[in-house]
Amino acid sequence: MFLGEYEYRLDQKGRVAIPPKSRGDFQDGIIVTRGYDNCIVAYTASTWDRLAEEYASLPGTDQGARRVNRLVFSSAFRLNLDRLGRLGLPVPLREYAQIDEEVVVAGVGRHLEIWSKELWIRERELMEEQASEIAQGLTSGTLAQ
Amino acid sequence: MFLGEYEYRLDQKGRVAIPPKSRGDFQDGIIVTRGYDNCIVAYTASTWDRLAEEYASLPGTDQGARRVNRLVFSSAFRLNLDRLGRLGLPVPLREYAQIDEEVVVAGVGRHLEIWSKELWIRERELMEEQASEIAQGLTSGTLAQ
DNA sequence: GAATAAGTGGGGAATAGTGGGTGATTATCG
DNA sequence: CGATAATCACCCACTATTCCCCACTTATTC
Repeated sequence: MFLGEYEYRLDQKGRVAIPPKSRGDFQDGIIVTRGYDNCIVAYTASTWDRLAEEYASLPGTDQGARRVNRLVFSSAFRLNLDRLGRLGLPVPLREYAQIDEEVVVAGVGRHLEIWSKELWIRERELMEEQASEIAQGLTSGTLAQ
Repeated sequence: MFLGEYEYRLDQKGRVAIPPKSRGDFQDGIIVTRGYDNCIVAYTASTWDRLAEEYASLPGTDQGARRVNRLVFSSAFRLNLDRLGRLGLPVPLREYAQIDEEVVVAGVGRHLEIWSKELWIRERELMEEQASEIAQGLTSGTLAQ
């Protein structure tokens, strides 16, 4: 389970560190792709394999499904961390996420998200604004403390 | 069941003591995250696992649910107490809770709450002011949380 | 008043963050 | 087709931070 929020800098070679606690999960590779809301999503190999299977099983006749397939697979890169736990961000993803130097890596349960710090701060404001209303809308009684 | 109210000081390294009676509950780890009203909430490992499961089951397609997941998981840190029962507070949480030096740790049933003393005093005043009216508004016998 | 437990402070070793160098492979261009 | 440029992967080095362990002091209890 990925948790927490960590700040890093992108170095001149476009590399970003992955939080030490999570590095072991990516020993078999790390798959980065476009996420929602202009962030980069990183999956472990096993999680990605499950996802890929689900996407691949979508009906090929459906145009929406075809488009999702194209987006998901063509945006994805299978990479490895270097010996120091860093990840070279592919340029297309870096541009999509508007990342220049300051980066936030956030754990979101099954996956990691990589944000430009600027967009992350904006997103967090939105999260906080919406959190209480959203929480109230959730049905399960144990969620609201 | 966590009860009581304890005052501690944050030391120069950002560590805060956990009440001795509660330390045993966190042997498998302690999960600290953002709570409502600018406090930090601490769960035991087993309580957190139950909560996380509920959150993770929210639909990933819904933007609101995505934001809730992001907020919940990225705000949470899984840590361990040191041999003396202390907890190093992650910087993002310390900033959120506006904690500088004086800290109050309060037992709130299933979880602990960590407050800056200043905010805690203000919050307690509000609690006392509102206690009677709130109590009158509660209908069922489930007053105790 | 002594002994035990708990709060606070600090030191040292290990880890993590950041920067850079070199060689190999690929792409580009003459 | 060859040569040059660019990118990438792997290596290492330095510095800052964190974590773990220990010591001391204060409070409490018997």
